[in-house]
Amino acid sequence: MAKPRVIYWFRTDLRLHDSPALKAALDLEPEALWPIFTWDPHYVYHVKASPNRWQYILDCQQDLSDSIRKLNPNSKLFVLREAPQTLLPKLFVAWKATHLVTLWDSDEVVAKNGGKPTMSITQLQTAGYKIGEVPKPISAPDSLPDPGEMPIDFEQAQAPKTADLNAPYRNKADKTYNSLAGPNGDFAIETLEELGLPAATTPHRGGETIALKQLNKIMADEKYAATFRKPETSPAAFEPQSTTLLSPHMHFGALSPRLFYWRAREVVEKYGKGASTPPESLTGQLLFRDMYFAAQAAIGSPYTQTLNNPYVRFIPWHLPSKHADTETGMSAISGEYHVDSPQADKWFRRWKAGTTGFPFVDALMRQLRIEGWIHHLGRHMVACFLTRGGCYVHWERGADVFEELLIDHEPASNAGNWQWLSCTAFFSQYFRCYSPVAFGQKWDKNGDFIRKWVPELRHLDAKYIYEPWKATQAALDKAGVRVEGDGLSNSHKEGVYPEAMFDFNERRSVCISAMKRAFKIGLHGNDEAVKNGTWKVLFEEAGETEMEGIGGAGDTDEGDYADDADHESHKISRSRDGGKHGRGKGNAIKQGPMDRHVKRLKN
DNA sequence: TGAATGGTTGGTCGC
DNA sequence: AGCGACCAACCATTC
Repeated sequence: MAKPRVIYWFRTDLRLHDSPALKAALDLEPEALWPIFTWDPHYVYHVKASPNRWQYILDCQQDLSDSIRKLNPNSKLFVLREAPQTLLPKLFVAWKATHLVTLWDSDEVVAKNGGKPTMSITQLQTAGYKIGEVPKPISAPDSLPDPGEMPIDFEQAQAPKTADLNAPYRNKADKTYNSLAGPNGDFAIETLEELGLPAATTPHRGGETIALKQLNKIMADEKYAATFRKPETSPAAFEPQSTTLLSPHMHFGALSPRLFYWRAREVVEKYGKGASTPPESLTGQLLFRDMYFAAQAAIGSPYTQTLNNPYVRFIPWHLPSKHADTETGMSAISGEYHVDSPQADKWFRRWKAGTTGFPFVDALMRQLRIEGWIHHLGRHMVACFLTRGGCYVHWERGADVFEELLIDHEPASNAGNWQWLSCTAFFSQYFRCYSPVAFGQKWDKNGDFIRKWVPELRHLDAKYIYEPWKATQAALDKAGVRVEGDGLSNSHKEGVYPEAMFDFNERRSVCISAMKRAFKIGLHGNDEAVKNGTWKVLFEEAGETEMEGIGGAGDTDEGDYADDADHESHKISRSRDGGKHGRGKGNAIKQGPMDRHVKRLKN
């Protein structure tokens, strides 16, 4: 019998160690093994992502390729520029491949939770206890067989030319798909240049080498690692930040969560008394990740949206998503939204631009844009502010922005955390509201974090730095800053910081009252009244005025975008169902290459 | 069954 | 400075 010829298809799991599928492939003692990555046009054009995020995945690919080369100089990561569903069948014939392996599938948590989504950390922990110990990571292989002949004498499927959602970022045309094996025919990893994108601005870089180095550094500080308590880490810390920054590595698969988990466990056991425990500890953070994954696995595609999601509370937020098909509602979010309130839209655009006039919020949003990363509690602050604690804008708008800008964007965690913060699922104490003034001051009295990210305020007295609208003229003159404008038309003027876009305490009480009424009405995303629009009657009867369709200059879809530098935000992509993981209609192969937990396929 | 309890990460005031 | 009571009062789980 002929020896197997294996295609090892990397999707997001861009690491060599801790891959049961790769181990299984090597156990077959293949004659040839091709480590391939499919660069999918669907992903490149239809998932909106900043250059920071593109850079990260290119880093991960390069690092993986280098690691493969070290094991076998004849091999590397072979990148093919075509969608997997059209490419793989052709590759099987052309390369005479006999096996395709990808990653593993895990729905055990859901099964142990009675088939229901894990909606709290205790549920996750109970389910995890029933399953047993987290498996130890598998070490990287110490050798890899040669790849076989790699003919590509077949047609490359045409890349779709419509709706390039990343067009606003590109300063040149995208050339990624000009040829299947890249410009030199050597299956090279893409470059930002080829993608037509400008350079990344983030200092955070990807790849397993960096990830492992960072992991070692964290675990070497035994006290830090063993006593880590997430709620006590500062969102205002920078250089260095207060948390591990390992999330983007895990997102792209450059770091194994199991390796992270077991390294943390070892440090905790060695440390003994005084070590922190889940959910606040380092391992606890990984449990939250699994909680969101399992919730998504159980709920399916409505998980990342409100419509049709029985676990998400319906709140008539401003700027609701447009749904392509409200009848079926499945994967229906088009990425566009209704501008029911021009005022709320302006608040949203100022939030996204980091020009709300609330310095702590603006500092965080600017860090997000430049670095692609902000501290978890900083995310809480800006998320609460956009939704239930300020703007009363739909959490799906915020989730869209995070998806675009975060280098560690993970669909399940992103949607879950937005639901948490907006009190629509996982968490419900809406009267606990973050203050853009007090919350930052709790961590950073002097406002050093603001001084870094909002340089126009860097000389302002600490007394006023969180609320410059209260500063005396003398204090402003001394700091060389003027507080004026709406944050959109003059956002880049030297020495000018915008006026606060509303009275926070006023908005806070309006929002809390509105949340109270919405909770009393008690609709969820799958209720008929939500699908057919009759929810509105219920809210009107309750005397609600802070809701979709009411507020600002009136009930209209035609906002005023005359000074809108960012109106492409109306067409943000969503790839929200990235977590179906091959469940349901056998659709694993249709998903973008950045998805996690791909089902293992047998040929 | 109704009350008690727990829920990773709020703000403010007063001592 | 750090702690506890209070604010107005959520949900799901447990006993």
